[in-house]
Amino acid sequence: MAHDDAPTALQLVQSSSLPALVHAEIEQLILRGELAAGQRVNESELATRFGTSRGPIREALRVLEEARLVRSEKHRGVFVREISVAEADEIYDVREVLDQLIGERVAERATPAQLIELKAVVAEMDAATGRQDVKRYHALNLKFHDLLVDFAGNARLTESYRLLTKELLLFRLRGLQDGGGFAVSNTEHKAVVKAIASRDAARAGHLLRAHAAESRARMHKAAAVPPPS
Amino acid sequence: MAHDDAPTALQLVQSSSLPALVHAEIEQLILRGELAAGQRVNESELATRFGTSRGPIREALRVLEEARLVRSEKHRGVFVREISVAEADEIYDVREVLDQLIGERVAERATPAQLIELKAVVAEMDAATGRQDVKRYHALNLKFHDLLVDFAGNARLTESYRLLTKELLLFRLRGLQDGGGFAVSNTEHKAVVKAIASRDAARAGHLLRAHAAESRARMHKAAAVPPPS
DNA sequence: TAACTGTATATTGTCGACAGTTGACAGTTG
DNA sequence: CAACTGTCAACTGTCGACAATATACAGTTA
Repeated sequence: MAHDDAPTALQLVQSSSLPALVHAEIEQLILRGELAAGQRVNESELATRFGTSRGPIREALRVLEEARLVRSEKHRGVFVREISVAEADEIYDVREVLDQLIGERVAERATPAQLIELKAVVAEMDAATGRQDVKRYHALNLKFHDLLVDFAGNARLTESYRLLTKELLLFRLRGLQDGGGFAVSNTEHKAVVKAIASRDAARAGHLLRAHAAESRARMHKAAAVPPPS
Repeated sequence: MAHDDAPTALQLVQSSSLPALVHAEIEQLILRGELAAGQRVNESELATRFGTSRGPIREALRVLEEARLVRSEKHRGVFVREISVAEADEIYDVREVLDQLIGERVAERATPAQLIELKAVVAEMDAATGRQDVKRYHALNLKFHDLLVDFAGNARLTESYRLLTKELLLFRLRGLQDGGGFAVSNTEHKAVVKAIASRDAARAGHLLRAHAAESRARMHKAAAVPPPS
């Protein structure tokens, strides 16, 4: 991977606070669907599960709340957020413009090595498509977009983008992903990579934005709810 | 104001948790500069100040950390974040595309009443300019952009935008705001409002994005650091 | 005198306990 | 029998206390 270059044990001990570790752990539970959307999260249970007291758990939950992965009701507990089609639409509105920006920037700044990496992921996705390996395809798809935003070279953009995509994962977990084709998605990826390779920033931005729009359309198709005017 | 319509006492009691209130309070302290950028925040001190224990304070600080208003070092404390010109630049990259989206959406959706409200704020800014009332001008400027994003009618966009602008306030607090003209800024506002009134979404988006770019340029001028390539 | 080492203090990290609230269930009453 | 009320268990909200760590400072040594 391009980012998270192996942290030394020293850095790990210095940085890793209980709340931070717990936060990462719970986030994984949510994003992998082990904590179902809408489900209530029990503080004490998590505390015993991770072998800590409730303090660090609560701090982690507040962070997840700010990241919009959970919502909190006073005296009732925190719940894994559910996200409606309307909310997903709002997120896509923002994501589309960010994707356009990402496409432009990557086309301007990507190194040859990074281009090779992108092509490799796309090739792997083709392979996964051939094997009808949906799970693998999804993982690669996440990686592809993760690499792209990383290669855009703007840490703040990366942060904002990941926040949105994580929130969108809450929607995917409702089970209704892929309104049909996911082979067609990869042809879009290829077009994006091609535009990047030719350093056509405007085109890369346009294509990546269109790709996000298509992704949104697929969501609507799966949800059987037409997009708003 | 268009949003935060007077909450009833009931809603207030139900929603207000100690951590949430403390979070809002500390955020104000930071945004108003009473907690200077770079300064260390003392948990116990805040706890006695607000009459609580350290638990709720810590939860609030974790939220502020996720919102990037403070950073935390293990066993050393949390510090009000300082933000470099380079970081501000990254934020502006994102803010510009969001502003464009905001301009487009508002031009499409703004009601006549909302338009009147926008014009009123711009007029007030003119008055403040005449009185050389910089403080008032800044307050109105914040309100203007706050109204715009609100009128765009996308809650998630509002959330993302406010996060970015709050973070940018950390920069303003370094004292180097306004690289010269702030009267010129209001002429830009007027052009935006005019485009919105004529329902020219493309133009409104373009102008608002350009306005953000000008704001960034003013920042560079104040910081005496030229923008990156 | 300069560098180093050990100690003291302040502050953070974490825990266990208690108070307050919610939701469910049993009991009661018309 | 239905609706209401009181009780109880589970859980969250908050607190105070203790352990672990970092920093400042004094004392020591070359």
